[in-house]
Amino acid sequence: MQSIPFPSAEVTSVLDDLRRIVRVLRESSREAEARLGVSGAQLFVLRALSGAGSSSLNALAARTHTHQSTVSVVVKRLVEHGLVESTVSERDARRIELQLTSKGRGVLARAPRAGQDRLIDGIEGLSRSERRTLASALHRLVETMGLLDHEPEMFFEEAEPAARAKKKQGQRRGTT
Amino acid sequence: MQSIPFPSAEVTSVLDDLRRIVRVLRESSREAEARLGVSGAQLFVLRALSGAGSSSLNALAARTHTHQSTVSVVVKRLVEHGLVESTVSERDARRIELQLTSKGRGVLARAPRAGQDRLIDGIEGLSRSERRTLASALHRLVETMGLLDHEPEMFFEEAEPAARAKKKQGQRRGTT
DNA sequence: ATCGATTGCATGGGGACCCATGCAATCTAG
DNA sequence: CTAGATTGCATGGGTCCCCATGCAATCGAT
Repeated sequence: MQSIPFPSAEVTSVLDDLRRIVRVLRESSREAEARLGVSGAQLFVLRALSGAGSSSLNALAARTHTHQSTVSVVVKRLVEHGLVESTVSERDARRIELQLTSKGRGVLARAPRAGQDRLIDGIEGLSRSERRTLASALHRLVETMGLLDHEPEMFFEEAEPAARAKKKQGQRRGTT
Repeated sequence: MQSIPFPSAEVTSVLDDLRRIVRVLRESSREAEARLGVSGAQLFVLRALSGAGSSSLNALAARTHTHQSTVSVVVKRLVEHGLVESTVSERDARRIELQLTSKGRGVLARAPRAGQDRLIDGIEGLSRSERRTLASALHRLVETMGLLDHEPEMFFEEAEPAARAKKKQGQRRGTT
């Protein structure tokens, strides 16, 4: 009948579920935007920033697992809206130091989690064992897909300039 | 320390893993595009079309779980590239009938699965039990999130015009 | 037959993402 | 000290996705 080697039912199921989830994330992003004036991505960045005192753009990109250029744009908006303050670093003029403004902190407070809300609630709505199962199963998948080398990040607060300059040249992002 | 009610470790883990997966999907989309000239989304639509003889735009949108306007654009590109043929329906002039061209069929054949490749491979790379675990855990999540009412779709081939017009008015997409 | 709903698509607007580049500031050799 | 390699960001280009609209065709009811 169909010319395509059909993936197993589970595969399709997983794919579909992922699709739905992504979709919801998008939806709640809009919702957040309507409610607070900031999109999900912006909130996400804001959040990442809140735990870091001040960080550079690249650091932020790493923490959020998104591309530098993307974060750049998001941050630009946040700055325009006065939620984040960006100052050129003293010790390195090409680097910027990002920091939440009180206004930004306020927004974050008013929207503790917004964005991934439903997802988070959903996850937390599972029984503890289900949750663990999901987490590990998903992680196994990510592992199988070889995505772990993309590192967990968010460990080195990286406050210091270059200094340590660990010259791992394999650090490139795209596999290209 | 942190002003934010921190989600449990598992939650963050799941969120992070999802992020990575989505990212890979995006990546392979680009890859597909570079290799075949068609993006992941386009391939996805092509695929959906391949199992349906011919379908209208809305039907396609439903099958792919994406918005009509999105599909409209994607299809436009496919048509421009000669992979899909669009003809105005005889019985209803505002509806269009989409159909794969032989060229489109060819592309599909040369890229049986491309796009979700890595993800699919990843899922299939899991042991049978792991896979089942993942599928059900994820599904439980989706269920908990109340996303199931968004229906599985892709069951009614819906070849006939309006005719059956099942008037389920709860069918709206956005929750707005 | 006619006027007001309803469809079915197309478009414009906006956000998120990524890649490739451009550019300035730094670092590193010589 | 100076030229070349390397950062750190910003921009432009392109795709995807959604929403709100606009417009034409169809349906419905009077």
